[in-house]
Amino acid sequence: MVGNGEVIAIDYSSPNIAKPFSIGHLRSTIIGHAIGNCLEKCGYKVIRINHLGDFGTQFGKIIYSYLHFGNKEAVKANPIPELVKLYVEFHERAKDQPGMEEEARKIFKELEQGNKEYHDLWSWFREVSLEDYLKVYQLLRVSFDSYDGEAFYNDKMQPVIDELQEKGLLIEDEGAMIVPLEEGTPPALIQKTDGSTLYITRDLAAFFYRKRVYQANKVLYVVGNEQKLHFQQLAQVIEKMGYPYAKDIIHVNFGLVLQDGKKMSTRKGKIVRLEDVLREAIRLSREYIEEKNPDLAEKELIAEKVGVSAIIFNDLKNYRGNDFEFNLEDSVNFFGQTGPYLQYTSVRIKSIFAEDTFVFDGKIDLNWFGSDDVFDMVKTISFYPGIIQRCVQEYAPSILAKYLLTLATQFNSFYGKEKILVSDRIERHTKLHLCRMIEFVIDDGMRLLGMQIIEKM
RNA sequence: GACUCGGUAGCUCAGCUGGAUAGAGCAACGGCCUUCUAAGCCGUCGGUCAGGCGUUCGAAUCGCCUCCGAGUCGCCA
Repeated sequence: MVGNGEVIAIDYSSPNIAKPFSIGHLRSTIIGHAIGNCLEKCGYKVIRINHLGDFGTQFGKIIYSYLHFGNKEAVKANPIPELVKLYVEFHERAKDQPGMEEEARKIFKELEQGNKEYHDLWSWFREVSLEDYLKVYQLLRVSFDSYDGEAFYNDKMQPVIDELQEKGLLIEDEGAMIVPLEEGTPPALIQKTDGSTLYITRDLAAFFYRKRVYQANKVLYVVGNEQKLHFQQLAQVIEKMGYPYAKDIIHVNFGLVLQDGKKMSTRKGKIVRLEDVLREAIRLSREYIEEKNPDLAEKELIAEKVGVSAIIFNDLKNYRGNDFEFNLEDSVNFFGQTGPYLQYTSVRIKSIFAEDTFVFDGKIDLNWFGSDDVFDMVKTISFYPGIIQRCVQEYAPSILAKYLLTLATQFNSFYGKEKILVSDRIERHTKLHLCRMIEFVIDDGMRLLGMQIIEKM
């Protein structure tokens, strides 16, 4: 095992409380989850951290808005949409009432200092939002070891600031406290003019916490491309503090999900909700089942597994660092290079074993493996461990995704040409042995990607 | 303006530590189900690898320049 028990903390998913779970967070979630699975397979100990965006001035705004025009029942019934509504309402009204912004900042400051009323509200908003996210995580079959978000580090930043001060790294500039960095890198802003902290301050505290408490050898951040500079700064500040950790901070960056070449997200009035996308995928796979296999047992459950896995695979087959085009009609299409294609391949193999409960007894014809296409398949199978290692080295699940497509294609081609369950016992067992190996690799690979394995479809 | 990342078939993407005729899926067209699931298989069509210059025996891949797109560049995260 390459991992040798080394501890790797992965910071991924990390949705912003009181905001809808976006398609961008989906990318972080499934990329982080898949990388975590691959690392575990390689013998690493993985700590999965959902670094919730549960802090910041927006809470001042939401609390203000809730106290003035909010409604408890409405939030209870429909947490996230209602909280979003309050946030939007705040901004609409604040346009004409300049005092509101100031008021919201004040509320946030008091929240930070422990105001009971505000804290209770914040805690409630956090809880109901998290409940909503858990529904998505349940669909995706994703879970975390920790949900400590930004707020968790609220009381852990001062020691870091003190340390920066002691080491003489912190200087005042235009009223703010900054750490100057290497030539070409803008300085890191540690404290605002008003003394409040910033994103990087929290991330510094979080990094040291993860080093200390989790004994993490590396910390992976599955965060979008747009934060590249942030992580460069984070690594540089830590290096300037004298720690040899810069190389342990790994920004597993990813690109945007586009629609017609434009960013697919909360554009004017049109919020692309992840749950809607998943529901749509499930609905379409249900339609397929009705068309292709109407007598299938547990249709609803299969539809869910196929639909959700289709969305996951559609994302993971693309190299994470690049933007990719999300086309609902193409994910509607369950042909070709898709999750359902892999699941279908697995199901086909399983249906063979439904006819013959094969047990490997060593009596196979090894010469048969020498023939052209079979040899290619055996070669592909033998690449599997190396593929996983590359996945882990490059933090790129797409390598595994593409590989599985290759193997599945080879199998389907073979399956179309050759009958497996022939009467000759040696030949049959030789073929079944090959099928077993392929089934194992495809199922294991799908599992690592976070997809569902099904028996029938 | 500076820096970063992209530009490969009509569309979506691989390939990029240099190596032989640049691959796959979708779309289009044509075949294959009395036999293990046709969500499959087989075939046809489709590319001056954005453009130029350079390095090299050899460049989609490395370097430089230009064009186009995206992102980032002190008090958001």
